[in-house]
Amino acid sequence: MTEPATSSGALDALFGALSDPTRRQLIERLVVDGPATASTLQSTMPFTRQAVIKHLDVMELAGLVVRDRRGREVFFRAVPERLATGVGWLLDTAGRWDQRIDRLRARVTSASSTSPP
Amino acid sequence: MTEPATSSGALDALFGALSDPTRRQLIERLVVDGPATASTLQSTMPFTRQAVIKHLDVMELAGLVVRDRRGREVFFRAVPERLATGVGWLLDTAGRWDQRIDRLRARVTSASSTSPP
DNA sequence: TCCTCGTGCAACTTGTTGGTTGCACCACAA
DNA sequence: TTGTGGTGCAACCAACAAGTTGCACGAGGA
Repeated sequence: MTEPATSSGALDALFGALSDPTRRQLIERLVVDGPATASTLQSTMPFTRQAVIKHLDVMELAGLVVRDRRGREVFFRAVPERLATGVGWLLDTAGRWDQRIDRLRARVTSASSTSPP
Repeated sequence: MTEPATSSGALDALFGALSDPTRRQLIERLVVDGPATASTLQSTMPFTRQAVIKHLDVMELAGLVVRDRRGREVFFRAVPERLATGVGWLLDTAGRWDQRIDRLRARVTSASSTSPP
């Protein structure tokens, strides 16, 4: 249920979705102001509704957003938990850097060899 | 010095760089094994040296990697501090979600209105 | 009922990305 | 001096991304 979903494809989709400023703007808006329809979102940005929907599609694929039909309207809701997936990878990678530093430090204190970081 | 560099363009470059599995593999490799040349990196993956260099270029633009000339060879070194830029945005955005939850909670406890998250 | 508003689908254009090949250049060792 | 291994640069290609327009459909309100 609370699986990290840190598969390669999931990370591709997540980081890819976050790499566009319009999409980051959209998700910030959804996080701050709550669910909204594509038409509503479109009215506040310089693009067509279709363009906005395409961005929302990308974010839905990445799991950052969820569709919620209410009558004839479709509300998009942010899923901020998904952001944790990205934090996970970033911290993990940075963590390996720390490990490497530790390994180097151990080697330096024990003996000596020429291989600076 | 320790500026977050969280401008829109920087985030575009950062998340864009991380959205490709080959690039994530490259940076993990650089973080774990230390600096390496493009030729060395290429020998362990199914692409041309030129393709690897293009990926490294993208990461250099994003600030994730740095060139280091040593003789006639060019070593690429990971800059894991840059990953913090991404963590920053992610946590900030997730944080606003918490603020929104708090605001909703406050509104619910004080009065009552129909606007579910 | 009719009409309107929001949605859904498809085709098309333009620019970017990920990858290739080919060749020139330069530093260093024999 | 000559040869060799690593870089740098440019042209090219296929696939994808971002955005557009146009139109059809379906649910609700007057």
